[in-house]
Amino acid sequence: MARKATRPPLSRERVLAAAVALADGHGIQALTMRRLAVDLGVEAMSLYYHLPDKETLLDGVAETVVGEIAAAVEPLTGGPWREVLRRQFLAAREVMLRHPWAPGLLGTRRSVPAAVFAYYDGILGTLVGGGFSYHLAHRALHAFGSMPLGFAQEVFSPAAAGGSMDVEATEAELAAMAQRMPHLTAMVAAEVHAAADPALGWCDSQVEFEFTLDLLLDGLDRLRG
Amino acid sequence: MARKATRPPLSRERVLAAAVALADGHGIQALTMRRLAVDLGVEAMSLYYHLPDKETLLDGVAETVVGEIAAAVEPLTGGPWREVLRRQFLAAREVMLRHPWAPGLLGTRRSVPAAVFAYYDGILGTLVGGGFSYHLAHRALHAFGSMPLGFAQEVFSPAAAGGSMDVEATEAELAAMAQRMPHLTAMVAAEVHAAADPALGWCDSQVEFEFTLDLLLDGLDRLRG
DNA sequence: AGGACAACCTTACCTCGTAAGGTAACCATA
DNA sequence: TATGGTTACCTTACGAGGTAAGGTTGTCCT
Repeated sequence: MARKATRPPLSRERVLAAAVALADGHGIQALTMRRLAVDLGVEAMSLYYHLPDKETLLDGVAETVVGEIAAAVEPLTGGPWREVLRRQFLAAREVMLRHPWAPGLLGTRRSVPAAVFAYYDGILGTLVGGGFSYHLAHRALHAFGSMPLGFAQEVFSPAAAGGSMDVEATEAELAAMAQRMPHLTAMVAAEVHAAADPALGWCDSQVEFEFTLDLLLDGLDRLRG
Repeated sequence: MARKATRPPLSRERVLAAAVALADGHGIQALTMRRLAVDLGVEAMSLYYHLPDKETLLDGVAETVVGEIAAAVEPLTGGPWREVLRRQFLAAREVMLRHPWAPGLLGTRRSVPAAVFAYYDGILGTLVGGGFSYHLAHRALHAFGSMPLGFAQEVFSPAAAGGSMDVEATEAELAAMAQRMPHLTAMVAAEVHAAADPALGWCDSQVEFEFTLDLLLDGLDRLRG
């Protein structure tokens, strides 16, 4: 057929790359087997020659993203532990900003992508090299949460998954809201920076991320023997 | 027909309660319109008389869980700000432990459940009452992440969504792993508490949660004027 | 009695994942 | 050079799940 003339043969890597591109371009919900096949100029069932099922595909996509983070982070190793981790986590965040759907995806994976282990081993090494006991370093890993992967669990930012936060409300409702929630109202009035940077979601600007990160790093530094 | 004799009429509340019960009992993936209808002794399409679509149903389920947290947290208000928040977040965690699927659900919601706003208004009030500026209190809310709702983003705990973490590996693979990831291996050897408490996931024991919480509270306390 | 509305049901369509099996090109060997 | 096997891709079809469109029944009010 003309298929070999028009496109290179499929492979697990090509499928995964196309899946990432599709999610980047049209959101994770657009990532269906049929749609992905169309993007690759192939029938849906052909994908199953290279991947057992969709779960495995998603695992592979997660792996790909984590691999991208690992590659971005790997060269950033010089200096004191605090600076190293700070640099690395912020680099990871830059990767995540290119794949806004990735936090949600990683949250639904049953198994941890293999590349994560190697990455975390490096973090542990940095901590221990900086004077941490393994015990405290372990606690630190948990405390970091998903920050090593470049994002923070933000209650007010589920919109990152693809939708836009819809804060629909009438004037009257807003007034009523101000009565029932005086502190939130006062805070918003005091800040007014809402919707300034819809990065990974509502208010999740670089500043917020770095604040939380420094808060944790400072606290851990103090606990370090 | 005999339907009125056998069961009370449907309502939004009854549907939501059944949905929560179904998710609790059989996992969030079992929560389909048809299955939910069966549990209620009704046909699937009957649900649409009380709810516009499934997204709205899930929004309602999220609301229900947050409402449960709000109810559990509301009476815990006496004492210094630190103690109040600590008590409240730990109470929220107890609710979440009863609904292991809820963190994942909240992460996929497009809109923030309304009850969250009232709850966060209370937290803000506690912070401001404790001497925080609105600016720092705002930062604090972000730093807390999802802890007010009783869970922490844990990279190593996606299993909470319903599956069990499968760490399948042969002896040889484990040995090879120890070579490539010396620090992780050393840490596990130093801790050996793995799989002790599979609460909200791998290692996410009460201890880890409280450690991270205290780390944040200590840091914020120090930043407070 | 008649109609209006509420609550629930029947049927059917579409999307999506994927099982089962088919087919064409290639390649090594007899 | 025929032949059998292997690789890569395709066709068909099923079942699960969400939901649109419209039907049916009971109740209550005038």
